[in-house]
Amino acid sequence: MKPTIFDTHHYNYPQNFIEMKPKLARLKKAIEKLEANLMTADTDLLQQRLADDLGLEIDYASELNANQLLAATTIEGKVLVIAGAGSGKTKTLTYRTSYLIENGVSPKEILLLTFTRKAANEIKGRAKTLLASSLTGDGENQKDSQALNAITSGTFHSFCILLLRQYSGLLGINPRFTILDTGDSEDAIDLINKEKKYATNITSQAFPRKKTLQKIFSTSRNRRIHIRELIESGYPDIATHISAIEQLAIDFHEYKRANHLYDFDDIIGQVVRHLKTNDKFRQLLQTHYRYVMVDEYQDTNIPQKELIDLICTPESVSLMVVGDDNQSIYAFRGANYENILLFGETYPDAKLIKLEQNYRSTPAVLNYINALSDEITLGYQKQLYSGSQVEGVKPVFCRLSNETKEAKYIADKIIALKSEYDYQDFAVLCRTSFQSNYIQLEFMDRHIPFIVIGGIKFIERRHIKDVLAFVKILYNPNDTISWHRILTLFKGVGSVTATRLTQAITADNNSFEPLLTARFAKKSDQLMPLYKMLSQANQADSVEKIITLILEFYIPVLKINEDNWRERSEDFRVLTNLANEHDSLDSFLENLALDPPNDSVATAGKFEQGEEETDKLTISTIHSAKGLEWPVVFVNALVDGITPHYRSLNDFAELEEERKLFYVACSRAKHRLFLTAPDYFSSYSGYFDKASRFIAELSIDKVKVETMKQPVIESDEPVWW
DNA sequence: GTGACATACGTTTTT
DNA sequence: CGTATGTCAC
Repeated sequence: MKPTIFDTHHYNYPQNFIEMKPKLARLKKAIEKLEANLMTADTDLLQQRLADDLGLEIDYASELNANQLLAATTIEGKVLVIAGAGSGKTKTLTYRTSYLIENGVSPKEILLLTFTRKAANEIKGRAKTLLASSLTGDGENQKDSQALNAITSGTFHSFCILLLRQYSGLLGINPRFTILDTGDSEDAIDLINKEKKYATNITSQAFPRKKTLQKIFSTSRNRRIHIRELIESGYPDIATHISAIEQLAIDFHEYKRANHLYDFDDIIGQVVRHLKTNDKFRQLLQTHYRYVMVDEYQDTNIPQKELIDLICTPESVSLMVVGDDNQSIYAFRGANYENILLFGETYPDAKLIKLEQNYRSTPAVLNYINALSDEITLGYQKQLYSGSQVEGVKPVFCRLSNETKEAKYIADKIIALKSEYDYQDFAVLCRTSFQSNYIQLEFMDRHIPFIVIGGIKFIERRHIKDVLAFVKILYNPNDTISWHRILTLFKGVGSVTATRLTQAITADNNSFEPLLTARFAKKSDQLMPLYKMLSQANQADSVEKIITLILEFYIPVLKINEDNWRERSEDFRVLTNLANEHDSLDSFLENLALDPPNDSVATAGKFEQGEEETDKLTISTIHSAKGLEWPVVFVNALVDGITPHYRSLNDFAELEEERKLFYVACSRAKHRLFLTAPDYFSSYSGYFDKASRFIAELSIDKVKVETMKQPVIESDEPVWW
């Protein structure tokens, strides 16, 4: 073993791995069990398999490598595919989909679950093109290509919404429900809390904020931990409020049920509940969906795994889950990385297939990310390899005296490499979004055009939420959260009046008449116009018309409440455009909740008057960069305390996730990988001045260390310092 | 219902 | 340390 780049003994590693030993042992056992069922690409068997299939028009054997082919053509049983970074995962799922169709599987029997709509559409779209282009003489595949529209593909959430609407009769629920996003849930919690006044009796400890409460409720459900336990272990300073919080959770749940409101957790949670309790429903789905595929399995949470298991239990259902245990980076959102590791325990007969050939990175980069992979404590064995003979350039690490210097260094490298690459070939990946502040400043100075991914979401802006609240009550007049939001916009109406008025509306069978009664109308002269607008909108025949009516009413209100109303109004264009694309309120609302426009992009690059720059560099958080790739990647802020984040330093599992996060960042690079760290980072959270342990841990030959004294990329000898 | 004051919370975010 | 949000007095 060669020496590491820096001493590692001054890093404190979390001690709690000792408590985790039994758990780790169980996971290890499950992994080993499944490893024993590893399928290897026995060429004869594959040839046989392809020869047996009659009338295949796509030449699978020449389009896919041996293991991809194995995965695409293994269509029965339960299979886990470990797909390393850049190993052609999407391609494999695409070919498998068309292979199923070509083998006579009815598209209706296929269920494809992903985490983003983009991924679902990509796989389905590519499979369609594939089938259409393989058309030979008889036109058989043209038909298949069209038939692909009948496969059920989408995100877990969109699939569950579909089920809740489609089977509302069987399940005894109202199909006209609205979806609460995280902010809406917080508002609902707040409203209930104020109404019921749980907090009044104890004053020694402050009652938690709505944001914290929402987080606790969501985590409790996704991780299946009781609220009491969760608070005792993670939120000790609100312990005196445990019973009040438990009651609040119950009331919140009841409130949603009574008003046909579903938050993101309910959407999946309710389907799981129905699957468990309603035999007919479960059997219906089990016979309907015979071929199930799940993408990004490492990111599933407990309810999502249950959903899959409830549908896939019988022998007759084929299940293929695809993922990479090295890339599970969403545990903070409830993802359970154990799901992928325990697959062999859940399905004792499961088979394992590994995709390890990498089509993205040069051998030099692969060598580095394989070394990172080896540092990950637990997981399936894997070693990525490249088909390329060209070694490429070793990743470079450079430490700069401060964050400004770090930004300058990155800008210098970009300018130096600009002759070989376009701006769009570069990405700067950051652990947290504000780690890009200095970078952005520097790029603006140097006139480097860039686009920032992440930040405040379009959908979360106050004025957008306001307008959507109008739409929501038109669709679901029971949406008391939206009523409350709208009514409190007006001067003279506070939460008390809003609550009473909302109650009056509900009591009056959701008619708008109470707005006109003297009792409320005297509070604000806006209520009458509101009544008129809503009545008109109820008659409107298009989503676009409804939005127009709402805006005519709302913009004057916005003028009163906000100084920058003109600026904010710009955002409404996005909303009207979107309205154009939908012919019903529910598809409009559902789309906004599940696939919000990603318009939060702060851009710089309009240096030429009037002309929009199209060649832009990307600045992104590492999380948002997952699944993407660039020829040249910079990962900055590699200081212990930022990457890994200081809040993860004391917990084994969290630190492992940070490690995987760094792995995700580095594995985005195709040709060049630059790793940078300032000498120190200081904020309210602390003072950090050690290089990231993820850099330090590796043996010295893995990375080229550059110093400002020897800023030559070409030097072969690593520099000690 | 509103405003002034006090203090909890702060990464990452496919839905 | 800054700021969003909870609390309490008018």
